[in-house]
Amino acid sequence: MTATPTPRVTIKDVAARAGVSKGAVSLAFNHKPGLAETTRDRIFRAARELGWAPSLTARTLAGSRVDVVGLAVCRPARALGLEPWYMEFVSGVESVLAEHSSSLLLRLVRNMDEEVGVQEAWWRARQIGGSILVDFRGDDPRAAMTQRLGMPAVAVGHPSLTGGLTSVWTDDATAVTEAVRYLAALGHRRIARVGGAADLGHTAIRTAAFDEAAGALAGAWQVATDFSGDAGARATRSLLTAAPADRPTAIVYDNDIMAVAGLSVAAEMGLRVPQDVSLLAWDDSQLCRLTHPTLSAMSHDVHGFGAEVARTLFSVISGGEGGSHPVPTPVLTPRGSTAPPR
Amino acid sequence: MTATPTPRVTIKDVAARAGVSKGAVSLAFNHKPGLAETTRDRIFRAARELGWAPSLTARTLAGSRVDVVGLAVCRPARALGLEPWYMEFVSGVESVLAEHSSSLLLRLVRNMDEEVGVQEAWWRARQIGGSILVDFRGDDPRAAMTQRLGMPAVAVGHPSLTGGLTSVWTDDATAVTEAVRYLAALGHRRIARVGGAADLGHTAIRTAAFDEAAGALAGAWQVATDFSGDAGARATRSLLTAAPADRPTAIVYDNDIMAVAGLSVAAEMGLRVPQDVSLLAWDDSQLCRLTHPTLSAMSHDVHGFGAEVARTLFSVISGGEGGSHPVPTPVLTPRGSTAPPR
DNA sequence: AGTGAGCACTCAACCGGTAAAGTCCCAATC
DNA sequence: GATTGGGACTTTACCGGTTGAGTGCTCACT
Repeated sequence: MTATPTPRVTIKDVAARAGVSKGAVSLAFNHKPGLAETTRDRIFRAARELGWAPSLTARTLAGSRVDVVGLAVCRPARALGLEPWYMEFVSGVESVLAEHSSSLLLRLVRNMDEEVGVQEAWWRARQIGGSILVDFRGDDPRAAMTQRLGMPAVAVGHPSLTGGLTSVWTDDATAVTEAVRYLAALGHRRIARVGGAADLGHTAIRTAAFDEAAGALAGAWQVATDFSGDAGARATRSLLTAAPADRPTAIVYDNDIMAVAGLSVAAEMGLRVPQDVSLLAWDDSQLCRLTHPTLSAMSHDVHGFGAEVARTLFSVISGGEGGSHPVPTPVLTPRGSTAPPR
Repeated sequence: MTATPTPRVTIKDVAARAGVSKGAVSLAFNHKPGLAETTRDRIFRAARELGWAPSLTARTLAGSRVDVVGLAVCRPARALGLEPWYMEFVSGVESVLAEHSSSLLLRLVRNMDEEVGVQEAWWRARQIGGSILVDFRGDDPRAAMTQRLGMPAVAVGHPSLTGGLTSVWTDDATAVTEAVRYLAALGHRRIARVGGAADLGHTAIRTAAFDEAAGALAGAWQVATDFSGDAGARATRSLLTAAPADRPTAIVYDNDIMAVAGLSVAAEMGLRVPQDVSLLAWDDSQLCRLTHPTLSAMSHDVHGFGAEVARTLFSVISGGEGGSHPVPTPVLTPRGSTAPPR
């Protein structure tokens, strides 16, 4: 199994075999007019026999059109692996990319500087035709970068965060409000929220919405985490160690994995869910149906969200409108982890 | 935000600005000898001022060296999102790719035919310099494909599955044996295994190893699933509905998520873990520490595994040895979900 | 002074395609 | 019979780099 000396087939070989010029082959493979049906067939047959497909590299160089889309993800790897959101999002993105026979260039980065560096390098090196930007934070440098480079991009996040970029977003504020209202309607008066990373824009939005919605209650707590299960467990533990009269009777989590962790902390502390404390997860991946009790959750279609992002990116790449694309607000899906307080 | 008319900077602009030929710029950027220090500096300064980086596309076309690595994953998206293994694996792969300033081209496919198609298209279109092949099954077409195309590739899986391809693998058979021995040593005599997808090669290896190791016990069960939590839950439920004397006292799972699902099924059925039934997870992602009780697991370094795969691929791409690369066997990490049977 | 060796570059061909302009041939039109 | 008009290709000029074969020039050596 040494290095392969396979002489790669090129357009020239196909042209020779079909007895035409390479221009003709190019016409055939781009479905352009100006070729007789019989010639076209001959060309395709030759290509098939030689196992040739046009080199995307050469095609890109000539046509200056790149059909690869970039995605740099900036979260600690250990949190990522457990965050069902990402894979579902990616699978949604890919379902649309596949239709355009594009591919996803993925990179896990450690911080914003690295992400900006990666995006810029990708674009400069003409590796990507556009990029998907996720996890916006306050004072995010990526809108400026995108503008400066003239790179097509779609931002995942509320327009107020994404500095004028074309964006696709879910209405987190409304969803948080709905979550709080639901718990309040069940009779809860002391509600806590275990939020995500504080520097993330959508966390800030949810935090503000929670403040607003829970302001009138007898008790409201918010804790910031890094989205990891560990952090969710710690936060839950500290919320539930207070005296029964001083602790929350319901906790809202910013993702599923923290809710799962919270559930086991409750068990560990001898508290019954939902009798002693109600838990509400966020995203509603399959995980929520695998626990005992099952987890009530704010539920949305992450796969569809990814698909919408990809569609929007293609439209931006081809010079389309851009603008702001809200997708449906997460809806409450009650299951076994929420009930009226005792 | 219309289409960007930004005239892209090319090597010619840099050459002009530095007052040299484009050949000189190329020499400088490839750190080749034959340039005065001062000229080199001038070139780099000019490039920096113009914000230029060599086009990977053009470079690839000229040099016929591609620094993108392909990975097509063939699992249902809903199972994938919950499978921490993949993201951790990818993050390990990327840690090595980053050192070589390569990137990962990712694609989720629905079946083997599609994967073969994607890999072949990638290679033919010169989009990738090599590929990582995962989830081998019996009679896998990918070894033949790789050979036929002359594409550098590294297979993740036991050499017996990967048809002569360079492979990186964990010794699942030994690990399964160790798991069974451990449970037997605790006193368990009726042990079940909730396995992964039956058509996957490594599932078959584990199944055979379990048969061998558990053959002498009073009771041994094996169930195949699709790795999803749902399937894990169903399998557990059916194992545990038998009369107490006829049901397993310990269950080994093929991944973490099914073990989590099993845990909640036990709870739902009123069985205590580990007193009534011991559970043993596989992979040992963070998830195992987030449950109550925590899950004992067969533990291994998936990140490091991914890194080793990437290193091996680079070596194959540059004409290196290939061969078979075992990585350390998973080790048993006892936690709260295993104990002697009552 | 003549020669050869090195160094520091430049030049031009090439990688594998695309796309605009050009060529050739035949049928229809005046 | 000359003109026009297409259809069906071919030619040629890029795209943005790399690379090997030149080209001056300076300097050491005989």
